[in-house]
Amino acid sequence: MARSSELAALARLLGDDTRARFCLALLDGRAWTAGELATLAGVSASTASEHLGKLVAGGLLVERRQGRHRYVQLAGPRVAELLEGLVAHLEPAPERPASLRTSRVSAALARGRTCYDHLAGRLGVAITDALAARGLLDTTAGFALTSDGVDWLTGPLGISPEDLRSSRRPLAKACLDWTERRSHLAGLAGARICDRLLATGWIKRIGTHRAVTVTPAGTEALRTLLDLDLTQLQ
Amino acid sequence: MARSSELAALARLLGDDTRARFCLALLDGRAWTAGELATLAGVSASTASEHLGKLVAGGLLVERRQGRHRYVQLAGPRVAELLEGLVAHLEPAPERPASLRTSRVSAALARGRTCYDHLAGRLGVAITDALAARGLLDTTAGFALTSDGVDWLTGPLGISPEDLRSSRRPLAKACLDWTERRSHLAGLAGARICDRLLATGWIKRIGTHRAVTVTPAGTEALRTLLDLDLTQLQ
DNA sequence: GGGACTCTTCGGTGTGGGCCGAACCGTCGG
DNA sequence: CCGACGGTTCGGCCCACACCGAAGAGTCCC
Repeated sequence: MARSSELAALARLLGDDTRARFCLALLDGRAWTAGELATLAGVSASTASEHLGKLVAGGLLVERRQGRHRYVQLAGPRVAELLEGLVAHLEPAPERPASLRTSRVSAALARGRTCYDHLAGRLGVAITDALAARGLLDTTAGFALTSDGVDWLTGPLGISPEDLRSSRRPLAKACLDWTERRSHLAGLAGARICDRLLATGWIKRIGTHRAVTVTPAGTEALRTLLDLDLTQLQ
Repeated sequence: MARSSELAALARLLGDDTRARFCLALLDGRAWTAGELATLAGVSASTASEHLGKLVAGGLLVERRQGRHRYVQLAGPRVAELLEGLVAHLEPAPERPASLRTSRVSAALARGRTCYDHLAGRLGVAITDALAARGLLDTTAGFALTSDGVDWLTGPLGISPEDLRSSRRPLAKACLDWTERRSHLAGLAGARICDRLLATGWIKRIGTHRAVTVTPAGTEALRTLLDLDLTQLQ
């Protein structure tokens, strides 16, 4: 009984159009200022401030005051997973082909994007498939990195082994993609791969949002490292 | 933008105390009548009827009219996972010991319960641990049944192999437990194990809710099959 | 110090929606 | 055919809350 009211309170945080817009924007994993979010959602600064207060109090967001700015960010990977889990319920028509399902404005997002801290979209799925095809990732029942997979991350990809150790966070996790309706690699390994690809300049962000694109150097590198042909992705 | 309003609409379905109560009750996976839910939540029949209309229209519940009764049920395992995912966010205090965290009224639930269609609570975690200890389940990175695990399910446990084939549903999945704060086995395999243990009479439901208890025969069988000592569970 | 800027606080307004009771409709059983 | 019962529909009430503008607090820069 007590639990149901807590559940309702949590859901109510996301049950408002403006707050939902904030949270979806914040799914890019970066920090936004209160003013940016107000403009994005089309509400006044005072309204945005009240909403952010509720989201922070509810534990979905964390804030950092810096000068006259209030930066907010998702409180952690679990919040991001929660949001993507909810978003995954919003595409109840798996019948139509992907080319029709994705509108032109979101075409770049469908090609490749960050999902909180890992890669999603066709790029995320393609990398996941390539890892599975080379025996680096076991997707038969749940997602699990093979020992070859761990070696590949720390060897050719150049992730340091200590970056793959975490107290609590699972190494590999499946995250359901709402444009592809397929699982892609999340968890600590997914986040580190995304970090690494951004750091090497193999992928880069488009504009200020979640969309990412693969650079020519990245296309070549992924072909060498993963036998991955990304030419049809664009 | 369009997506955010859909997200808000979905969250709003769960953002009401009464509807949240309904959904948590329905997490036992069984069908309830409208009147039962109204009594449970302490609202009038007319109010309950309106809430159920919204939950069904929103795709969270499915209904079956039978005589003068309206039976409702969660629309599927994905809805159940969504709910448990939200509930998992409600225990943000992992510091206190479990014995203090669980109130007396929910002690039976903490011992063992069904989580939609699989087992949770200390029982669910104990079985998951036992499977892992015997090499039947790989929990190192994500959850994955080993081939020994599949053999054990279809052999000693007596699940027919075709019951373990599904078009879409993953065989093994990790489900986070809100009393134990540990993962336990969900997915198709988790559901079949629960079915089987109920069918053999090794576990049985307590009253009309989600709590289950292990019978003496079940205690003995699980000791034999899994080296699992359940005497301290009660 | 003064002006520009970001954000917060506080009244006040309007509306969405949760709730109930009363009336009504179907179903079941005698 | 009638009463009991489960569920639905409708009208009305009322509260929660999203929203804004105005005023104010804090920060930055000239």
